[in-house]
Amino acid sequence: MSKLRSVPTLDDVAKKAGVSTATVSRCLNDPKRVVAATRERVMTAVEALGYTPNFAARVMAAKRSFTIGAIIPTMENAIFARGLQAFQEEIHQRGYTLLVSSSAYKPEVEEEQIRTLVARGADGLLLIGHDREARIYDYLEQQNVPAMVAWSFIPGKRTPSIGFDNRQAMMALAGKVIELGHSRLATISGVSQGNDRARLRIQGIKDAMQQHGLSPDALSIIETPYEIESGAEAFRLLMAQDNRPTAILCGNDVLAVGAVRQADEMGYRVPDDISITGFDDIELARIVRPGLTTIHVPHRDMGRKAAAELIDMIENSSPGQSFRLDTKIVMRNSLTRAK
Amino acid sequence: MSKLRSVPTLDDVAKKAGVSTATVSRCLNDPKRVVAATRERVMTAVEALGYTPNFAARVMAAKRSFTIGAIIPTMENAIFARGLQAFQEEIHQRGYTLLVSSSAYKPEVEEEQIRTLVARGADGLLLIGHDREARIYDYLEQQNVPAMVAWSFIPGKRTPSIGFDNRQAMMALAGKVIELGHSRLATISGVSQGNDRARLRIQGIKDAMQQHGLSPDALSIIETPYEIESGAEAFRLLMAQDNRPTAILCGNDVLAVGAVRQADEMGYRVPDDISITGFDDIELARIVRPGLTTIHVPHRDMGRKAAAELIDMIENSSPGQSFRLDTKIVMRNSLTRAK
DNA sequence: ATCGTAAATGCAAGCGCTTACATATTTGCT
DNA sequence: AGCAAATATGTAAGCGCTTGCATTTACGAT
Repeated sequence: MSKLRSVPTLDDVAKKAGVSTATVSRCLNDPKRVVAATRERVMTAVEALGYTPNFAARVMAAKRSFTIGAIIPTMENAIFARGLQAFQEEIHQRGYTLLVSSSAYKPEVEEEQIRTLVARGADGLLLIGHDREARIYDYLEQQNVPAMVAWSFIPGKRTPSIGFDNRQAMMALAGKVIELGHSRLATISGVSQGNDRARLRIQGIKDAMQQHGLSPDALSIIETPYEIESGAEAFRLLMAQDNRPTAILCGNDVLAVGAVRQADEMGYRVPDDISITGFDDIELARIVRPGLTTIHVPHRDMGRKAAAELIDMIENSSPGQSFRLDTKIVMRNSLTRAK
Repeated sequence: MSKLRSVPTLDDVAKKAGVSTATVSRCLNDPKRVVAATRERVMTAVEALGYTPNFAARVMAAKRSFTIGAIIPTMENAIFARGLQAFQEEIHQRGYTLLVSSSAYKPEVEEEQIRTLVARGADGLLLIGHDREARIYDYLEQQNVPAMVAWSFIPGKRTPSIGFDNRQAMMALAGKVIELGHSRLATISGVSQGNDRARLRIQGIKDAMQQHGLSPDALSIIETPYEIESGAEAFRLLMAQDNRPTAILCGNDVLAVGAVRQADEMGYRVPDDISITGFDDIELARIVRPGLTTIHVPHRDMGRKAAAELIDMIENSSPGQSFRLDTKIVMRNSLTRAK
């Protein structure tokens, strides 16, 4: 069986080209260190044998993998897609490869993924949000692999972050909602346990209420997974309450879309009967009718910048720097003045 | 600096526990081969040192990585998300880890990703669709890593596949459209070059036309990337033609949503002025108004089955078996009888 | 007690690559 | 032409782990 023909190794190439393995290795990794004639001979052998370097061996010998890992909470919706895409483009340009896993918003899965990625030799990690066990940061430090947090900006943390101020962004939007005359507010939030972004967004709403003389305690809060269906369900719950809100600020666009759909189904007109807002400004927010008033996040910038900064940490053992990006409110048609 | 404290190795653990590295290794990989007392001692040392095995070393020594790679065309929309999720769940349960990369629908990127994943020691690969250079299949064979194709079902290919019959599914839908009285048909397709699924879907429409006595040549075809914006643009083009279609069959839901949105923008009512259909039945198809008439694909079944079959190939050197899953037309409100 | 067998552990040879360091070859000057 | 310096290549020592085989220990049966 041809199955028995084993995969060619550096040694095979070296023999075939009549040079040492060191030369072949140099040819592959730093071609200019080898004279043209030799190089050509080696490359021909590589071609002929269909040789591909064994990554594990390379990582082990070089203690460098040119791989960056990213653990995102979910791939099921587009929240992280755009930012990750930009991140990937940037690191690819700098010669790195991206490995992605998703944690399904489960801390224990995330931890496992982090360990997996590190064990696989990732040179650095992209993490979403700051909230996780200290143990994990200890581990990362011990293993000496730098990490960068995105989608959140909280300076002074152990790990640098590049993102936006979730609290302030939401506070601005809530402020606008209140200024439009809404006083019975509700929020459909993601699960805030272990999710600083969700928590800060809720806090932002409360702060805005406080600031405008409303009691923060009056805010109706429903926490639920970030899924369209959950958003719909939460909307149903909210409208079954005695004191129905006139505006619902959702923790993200996915939830908001669910709410909008459910409102439609239940015969409420958005925004005339009820205002609904989102967060993130993913494509979905433009597609749904009415278009979602939401908070635009500079996903691509964030991804790109996170990549640049992380690579700096990797290559220069830099401690890494945090950056705060600006968000802005984008008005579409799901929010209007209270009647 | 504590940075200098290097990462603990098997050796460190062995010394600390007063056993040989072999015993530690066995403790970690096959605990029952080691007597309880020893095991405990070893585990304590592992804890104390915060030891984590070095993956590269393990792969190299064991020639097995318990890793499966998947290369999907895009993560930007949900087309592959659900199936991949199911795939991931299944392999995780069987003790494997999933590594995902996306090729952005570019064959050369896909090839690179395949090589990367294989070099990284993937035990098997999940690929989308059959269309790719023979060279790649040669490589996979040479490297002795099994692959499974999903989202397409074409028996008798070099690589087994699990999916649905794209041609037949689209043919059924087109048949239904024609039966509703439409005769001026158009399609907004993905780029068919290097994409068997796209090509077969177009073919399915033509076959249905043929079968119903329409000339297949009369089908207006626009090929464009699978993006909402492209779908919108294609719609614009189609409606600028002399002989406007009364029904547009889109290559997938993303394209269809773009078309629906654009129709709305241009003042066409869907489906009264024009019928539009999708393919895939992703969440978006339910969200958009009017709801998209589309073809439901059993994403989760497909993912799960692909995983099971691929693992069988890996573990039993089985040649792998192909399976054909059924699709079904789901009627929503974007398709109606021609006037 | 003694011996045979089975269970537990240790020894040491790699896995395929990179990279100091040593050696050989070429180049540029005088 | 001759020599030092620069350049090109080779040698070989690991990187951290697994695993076949050898050795030791434990346990019953005689």
